[in-house]
Amino acid sequence: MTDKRLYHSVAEKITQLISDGAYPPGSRLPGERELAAQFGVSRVTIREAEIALQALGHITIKTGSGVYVLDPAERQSQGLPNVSAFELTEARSLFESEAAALAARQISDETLQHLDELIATMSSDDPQDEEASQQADREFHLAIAAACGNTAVQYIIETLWKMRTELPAVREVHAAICHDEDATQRGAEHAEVLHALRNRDPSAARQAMKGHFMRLLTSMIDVTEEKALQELRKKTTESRQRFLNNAAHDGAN
Amino acid sequence: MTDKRLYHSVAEKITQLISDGAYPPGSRLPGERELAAQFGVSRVTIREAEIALQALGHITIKTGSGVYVLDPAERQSQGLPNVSAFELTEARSLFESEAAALAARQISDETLQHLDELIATMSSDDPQDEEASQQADREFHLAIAAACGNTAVQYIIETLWKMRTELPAVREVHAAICHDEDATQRGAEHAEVLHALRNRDPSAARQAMKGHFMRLLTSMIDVTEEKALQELRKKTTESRQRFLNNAAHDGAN
DNA sequence: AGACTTGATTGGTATGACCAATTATAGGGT
DNA sequence: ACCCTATAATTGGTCATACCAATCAAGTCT
Repeated sequence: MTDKRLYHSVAEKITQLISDGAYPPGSRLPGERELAAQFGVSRVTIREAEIALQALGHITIKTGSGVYVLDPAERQSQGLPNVSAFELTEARSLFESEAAALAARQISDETLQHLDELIATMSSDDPQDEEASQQADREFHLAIAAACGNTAVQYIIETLWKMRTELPAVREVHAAICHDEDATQRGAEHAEVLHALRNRDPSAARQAMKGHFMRLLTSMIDVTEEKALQELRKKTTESRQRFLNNAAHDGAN
Repeated sequence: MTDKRLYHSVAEKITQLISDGAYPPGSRLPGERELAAQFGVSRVTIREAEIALQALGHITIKTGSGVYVLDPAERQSQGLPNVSAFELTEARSLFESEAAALAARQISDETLQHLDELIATMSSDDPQDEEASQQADREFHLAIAAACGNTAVQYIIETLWKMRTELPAVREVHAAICHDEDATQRGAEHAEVLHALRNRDPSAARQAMKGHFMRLLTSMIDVTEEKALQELRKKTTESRQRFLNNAAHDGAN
């Protein structure tokens, strides 16, 4: 919002419209003149925004025809890898559990307080604020990462969350299990993590966090099966098997 | 060369000039009007070219001042956080140890074979091929990550290694400890990891990997002290203290 | 010398115009 | 009716010009 360059904010609005589904992949967005009128800027500015977006690989401009939205699957290769929801959750289980253990040793009382508030926000099953709940969830995990006092750890966990919110395939799965899951239960799991952190108990924090992701993984499997997403299924069946194997053998950790 | 869009070819010419050294990193390139005259195009076209280059992270545009060439080193690490060598190694210790544990359960014989060869390459104290040794080291860690069969895990560990090779501060520290460290010892540590993997022993693999990074951290501290890098020291002392604390309390894990 | 004013320079944006590639449309021939 | 073609409308591509705002270098005043 606070960008100096006009074309930059215009570019943001356009990407917003795209991610909002107003202009699905492959579709053509309005002509430059039309957009200029719509945004109340000059055509030059629209042009600059589109050029920037093209350089970033979000759209493609065809002379005389129009500008088209590129498939997110292709533009995602620009940064994040193509991971499945299972893989991501498994990775988060591994890494965030360790982060929780590390955080347990040096977390401040203020942060604990903050985490408490976040759980409250999440648990208030205000069905309207699905958005806010998700945001609180995110903040919860990131706050723990930050509590590690290690920038690298923090960055990695931020990256993992970025995958969760930006990869279409992952988002889809999460959306499916979201309305299926019990907010109370989720709150309880987060509370368990918080409790361990409060006691400065690294091992308990690790276990609690692992349990959290374990349940996520489980409900993920359920939903996947219910929906009979055959495409995913073939690939994920092995992941699932492997995860269950690992989890079973990993009681000690 | 024969790009349809004019601004595109202009952008190429500019990057050409930059890589030719006509405009070294940090320098300011000519004003838009001047460039427009020089290339025989309109100012708008110059502007579009510069915006594209900015989106690609090659230059930065400062309103009212001019457009400046970015340092290639900075634009590489662009996106990567500014982490210290300590933080990075601590993060790698956390995450790669878990990855090793995961990999231990499903690593293939071929991969084990490959790891064996890599250790040989590393251990052959051919002082000339410092480069090759480092490359083998990298491949060793990445191969283990790949053996997890989890793209997300693999990506994260690749990212961590990217920090190690691209962040100047980190590279500096590693360069300092490299000539100081015993190749034999390093080979032994890697061999220990490999041994655990071969036995499909997750717990042992985790411990071995952790030990590897522990020693790295230790020698890092030594070198840091020897060189009396005061700047770093102030910041890293706490990291070090904390690490030693954690390591001491974390015998079980 | 130091703070302030001033003016030239530079990027930022807007208009309006014209060109070229593309696409839609209307006509004409079979 | 059908297909092909000539034509008109649409869309991106580029240009010239003008004016604003931020920046920076002199120059001026105290």
